[in-house]
Amino acid sequence: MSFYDTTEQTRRDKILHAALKLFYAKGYFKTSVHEIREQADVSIGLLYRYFKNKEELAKTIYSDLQQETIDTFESIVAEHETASDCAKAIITFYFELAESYPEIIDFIVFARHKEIMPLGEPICSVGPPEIIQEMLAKAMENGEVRRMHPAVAAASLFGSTIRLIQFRLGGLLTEPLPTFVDQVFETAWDSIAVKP
Amino acid sequence: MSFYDTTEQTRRDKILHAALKLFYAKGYFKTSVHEIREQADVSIGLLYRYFKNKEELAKTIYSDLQQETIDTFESIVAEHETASDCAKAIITFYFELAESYPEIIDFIVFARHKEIMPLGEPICSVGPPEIIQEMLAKAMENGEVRRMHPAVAAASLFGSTIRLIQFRLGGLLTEPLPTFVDQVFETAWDSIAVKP
DNA sequence: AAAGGTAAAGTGAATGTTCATTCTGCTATA
DNA sequence: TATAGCAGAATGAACATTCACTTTACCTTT
Repeated sequence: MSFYDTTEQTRRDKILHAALKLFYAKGYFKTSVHEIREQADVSIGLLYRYFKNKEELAKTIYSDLQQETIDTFESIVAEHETASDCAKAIITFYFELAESYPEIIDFIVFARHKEIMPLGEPICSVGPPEIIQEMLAKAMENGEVRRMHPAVAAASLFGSTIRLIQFRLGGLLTEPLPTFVDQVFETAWDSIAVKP
Repeated sequence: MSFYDTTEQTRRDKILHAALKLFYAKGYFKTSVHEIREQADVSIGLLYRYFKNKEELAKTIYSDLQQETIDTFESIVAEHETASDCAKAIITFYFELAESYPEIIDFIVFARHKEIMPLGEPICSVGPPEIIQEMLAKAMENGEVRRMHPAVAAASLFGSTIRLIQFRLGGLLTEPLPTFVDQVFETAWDSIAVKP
């Protein structure tokens, strides 16, 4: 199943989509399992057949989304020669996703996972930030990016993107995000690129 | 009362400090009023004399912190001539606060206020982001900063700072933040400054 | 300065509600 | 008619909140 695609197939998928929507609208803790049940048009019994409990439902959403994001990033990295092309593709991806599926971005980037899944062994040890930092480390090797702490480079390159999404989701920005792709990209890239 | 100062005076302050600590450690929803009561060494009855309910307790913390942040920003803006000086002072302030009082930064910047206080008329209509955007708009007028959407400028200038704090609080960065003040400032400032 | 009075500060057992979760039994299909 | 899949009333634990009561602090009067 893919979260980027709302054509629901199985009842299990319906539950996952309904849960994610409600988590976005009201927050994980304010969403009751019965609301999820209702929105997914499914009985509680069935819901509990598919998912051990509410937390496992959230975990499933999280790990599915995490995996989809990792796949996306990896294919972006694979399909672009330069770090600068990667960066632009990632910003574009983020902005488009934020407009089409704010609930996904919100859950991946802004949700408080440790609060929701307290005993969580990290579902997957290498997350999107690590992929990005690795890509940037390579770009430093080959002289495309200035040498600096990889975390600082990652924050400089995508911090503004993420902050702008936060503004947008919070209603502090009314224009659609894709309007700003070029501007944000150039500004951010400039800040870490090796000067000519 | 000031949150930047832990010498607790009144019992009311003790409650607020205890609550903020617990909210940071476990999250708002996972913190029970009885835990706050215990940590503050106060009876439940007294807690409910001071605060109508758990939500109002959170609201009080939020608006107090919001006000302290606004005051800080306004005095920074007042005390510095150029936008660049302001920016550096704000980054320094953020980084130092994040090291000394992570719970404060976390609650101001990363907490999901709408989840916690759903029916919230905005406690105060002009928040820190607006102050920053206003400062940047002026800096665009006088030619210190390139002309662009104020939200984009704000995101470009402080997005990396905030993202780096997020890394640090999340354990993805082990070095203390103040180490990076200069580097982050120069990188961020460069990205929005008018080129010479 | 002692007694009396009263408002504020404080207590914690008891209450009631909200939910996650369970589990018995129903229904449709083979 | 057997059984896998499903429904939803019932359960019970966790928790926020209340309330009837006690103690303290501080006046006021004699």
